Amino acid sequence: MITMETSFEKQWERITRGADDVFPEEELRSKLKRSITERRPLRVKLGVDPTGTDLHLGHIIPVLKMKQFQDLGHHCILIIGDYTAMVGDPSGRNKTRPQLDHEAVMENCKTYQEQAFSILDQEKTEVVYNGSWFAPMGFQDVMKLLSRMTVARMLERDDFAKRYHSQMPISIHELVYPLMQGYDSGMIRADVELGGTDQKFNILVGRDIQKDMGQEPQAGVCNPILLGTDGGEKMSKSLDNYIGLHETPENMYGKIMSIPDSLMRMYFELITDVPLVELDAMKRKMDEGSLHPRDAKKRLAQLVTTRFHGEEGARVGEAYFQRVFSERELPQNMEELPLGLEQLDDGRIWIVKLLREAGFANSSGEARRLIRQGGVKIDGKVMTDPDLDWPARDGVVLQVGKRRFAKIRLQG
RNA sequence: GGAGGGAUUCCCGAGUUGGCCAAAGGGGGCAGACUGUAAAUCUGCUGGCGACGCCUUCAGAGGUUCGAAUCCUCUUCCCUCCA
Repeated sequence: MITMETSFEKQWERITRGADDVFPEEELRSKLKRSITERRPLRVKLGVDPTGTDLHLGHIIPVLKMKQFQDLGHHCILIIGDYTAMVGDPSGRNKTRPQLDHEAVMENCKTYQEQAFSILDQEKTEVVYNGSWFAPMGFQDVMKLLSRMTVARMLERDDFAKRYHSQMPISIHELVYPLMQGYDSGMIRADVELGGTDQKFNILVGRDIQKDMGQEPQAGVCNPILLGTDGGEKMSKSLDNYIGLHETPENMYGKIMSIPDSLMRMYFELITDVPLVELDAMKRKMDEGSLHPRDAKKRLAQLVTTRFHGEEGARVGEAYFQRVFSERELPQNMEELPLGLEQLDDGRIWIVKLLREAGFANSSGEARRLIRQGGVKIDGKVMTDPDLDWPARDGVVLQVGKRRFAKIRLQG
């Protein structure tokens, strides 16, 4: 039983919220109007390539957009790109993606679906693997697909153009990717495809292919690429500027508090449901000084953490933040560092070794540096001697920098 | 297939009359000060090692030399122009 929101304006507002690019806008408008009058849900496509297991906020943005469509009563089709993942999407890449074998890809699928269905309503979502049409294709079929695209057009793409001019390699197989993604659209007769702005080219290729297949071409709704905690680069694991979906509430809340102010608006728009008028009001208040940006960010952290960890998680995250960073006190719970007798020498342990055991330094040089610069505290006291053999005591707290803690636990 | 250019420490990028090079400078990162775990700014550090010394790095393999990122040979990869 599908109930549909029947007001065009309301739907349009929801659909375009946070979107950077809606194209062709007129086509989407008329598709939507027709869908309302004919009471026929739009077929909304989102393709995900299961290339890894560590999903972060950036991965989930288009899924949130899909959820909005779903709530409005449209038909959502999640394409698991088990075949496209093997090729590797070159979008926005400055180097070739590693090619994965099918087995590895299938492993990752589980995680993706799990995460996607923490947002989407599983009952109302159609899941398709694109291997179901790519696997049986023969060489002739592949060639026919390839003949739809020209090299010149592919090289117009920004990311390829950049690579081409900066002497970076482009493999032929990467040129095939957009065609595969476009073919997916044809196979499921998509009305709308979702994705980040880096997907625009691929989505446009999908339109061409659909036309070739005698279909009405899809429209695209692109969200901006979520920037990472450094505020400059897109969120990604390799840049270590990401907020993972599996992170503890404390980390998630804290990491959001650490994003630059300039990113708040983007996060609010893309991840929360706070109405745009309210966001504008917040902006005004911050400009005139009646709202501290920190408090606005707290609200953001609270909302995002709630979305992934529930209200209890948000409370835990906030309490931790308050205690550790606002009041500069030790956290109530922290990692424990067990020390066995074999690690001690006459009850003592070299402080450099201690830091490495705790995972706070990757080399003894790094450990020495931390000590020399006053970044290491034991039991609240700054340690300055890198040659210290510390007489180990149970229950004492080792702290590095402002946010890394471990409680010493003597074994035996 | 022909001609030429290139590969340097996490990244970009100096360094090619051989020693003074663990390798300039910038970025990033980390730590300290300031603060709102924001931004901006200032300071220091940033190959490994129980460490004023030793060890392994400058695409890979050999060679010349007292000594090579720097010279020679071969290999791999990338780029440009020509076909």
